[in-house]
Amino acid sequence: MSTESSRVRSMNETRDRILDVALDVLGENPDAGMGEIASAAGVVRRTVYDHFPSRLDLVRTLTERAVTEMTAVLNEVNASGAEADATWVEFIARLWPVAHRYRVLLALRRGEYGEAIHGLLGPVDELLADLVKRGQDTEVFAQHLPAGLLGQVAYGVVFAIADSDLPNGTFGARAATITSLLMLGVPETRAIALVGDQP
Amino acid sequence: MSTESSRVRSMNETRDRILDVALDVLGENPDAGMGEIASAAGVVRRTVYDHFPSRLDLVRTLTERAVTEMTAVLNEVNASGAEADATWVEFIARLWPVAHRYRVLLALRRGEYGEAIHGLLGPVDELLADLVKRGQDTEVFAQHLPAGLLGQVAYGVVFAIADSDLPNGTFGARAATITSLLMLGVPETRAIALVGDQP
DNA sequence: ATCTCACTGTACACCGGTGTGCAATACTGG
DNA sequence: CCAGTATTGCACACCGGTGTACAGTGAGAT
Repeated sequence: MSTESSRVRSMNETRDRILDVALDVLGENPDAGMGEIASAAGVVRRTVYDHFPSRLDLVRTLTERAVTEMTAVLNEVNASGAEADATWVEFIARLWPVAHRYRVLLALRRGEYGEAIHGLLGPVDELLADLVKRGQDTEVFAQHLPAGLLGQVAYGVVFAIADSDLPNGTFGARAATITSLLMLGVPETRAIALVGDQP
Repeated sequence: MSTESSRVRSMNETRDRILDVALDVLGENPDAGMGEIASAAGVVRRTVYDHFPSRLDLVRTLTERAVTEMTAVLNEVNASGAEADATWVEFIARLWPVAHRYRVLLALRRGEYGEAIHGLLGPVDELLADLVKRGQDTEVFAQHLPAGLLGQVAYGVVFAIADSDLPNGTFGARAATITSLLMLGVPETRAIALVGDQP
């Protein structure tokens, strides 16, 4: 199956490079134009349009990537059968690099492509709500908010912290994990114990 | 000093109406243009420019309004001398309507006017950080994050919940208060007790 | 050696929003 | 009634970003 001629390979390489670079550039400035993305990818603007007929196609592809990676993580951690709070910790730990890479989606969710992105993010929201629901049913998560909204806000916070440029390293991940646990209703001692295990 | 002729009064009225309407329209769609704002205010686009020479002026004025109202609230609740967590509850209760009105600033903070808004919001951030710091020093708030960042994230959550259109009524305010208390490290029982007093 | 095709370079049309100019109009105070 | 002025209803220029057209170039495929 690996019968890819060097031509199509290099074509896929530029395509991937454009995607990667687009994530960086848009991460810096969500309003960056196709021109900026193109030059950052070492390519001319016209070429970007050869791979992605419209700006929306680019964003959509990026979002699909994110959804794929996130659902993968969510499914894996959900399969472990651990308690909901421990699962959450594992989830954030593994989600963190992804969330940081795709932090731009948080900003892009508003305005223009918001609807498209929101639609694609549906599956993630569902899996997330399921996890929170499970936590609420087993009394490890608070019930002051409906599961769906609580999940949204909690991982919204994770993204927000991933976005806010604080002294990075594992610090941000730790902060995001503890904060989200707290707002999920996990007692502080328990939260610290949970993240203490795997810093 | 109340020597304002009916002419300048009606002029101020349109000016204020434009501001009020702009808050609504931008609240619905942060990318709304001057045209939309104008027609929503029952006025022609050109007139808006007579009152606000540029779009930035409009946004700036809006932000200044918000800052004024917010610092007023913050100063008042801070003067009560109550515990930091009780103060926070009072703060959110009184901030809630304001936060909901000015929710658009959350979105506007990114992109284009972000810098200007951020600058104007400085005083609010300081007062907020002071309050959180006080809570941390008196051991009622958690210390897993520096006061400044913790305050940002906490009231970011309040704005986020104010933004998310959930079955409104006092429900949203209650949810926002409890959630922010939780993430500030206040135990769930205490949090519920605090908001139980003044629902 | 020639062909193919990804990529280049430059030009263009289009769009929506911003901000300005100016004559015409309506409304208010003297 | 007249003067002043807030508002109107166009006009326009400008800008930046999007998406397209098309001829040209260079490197890998045959």
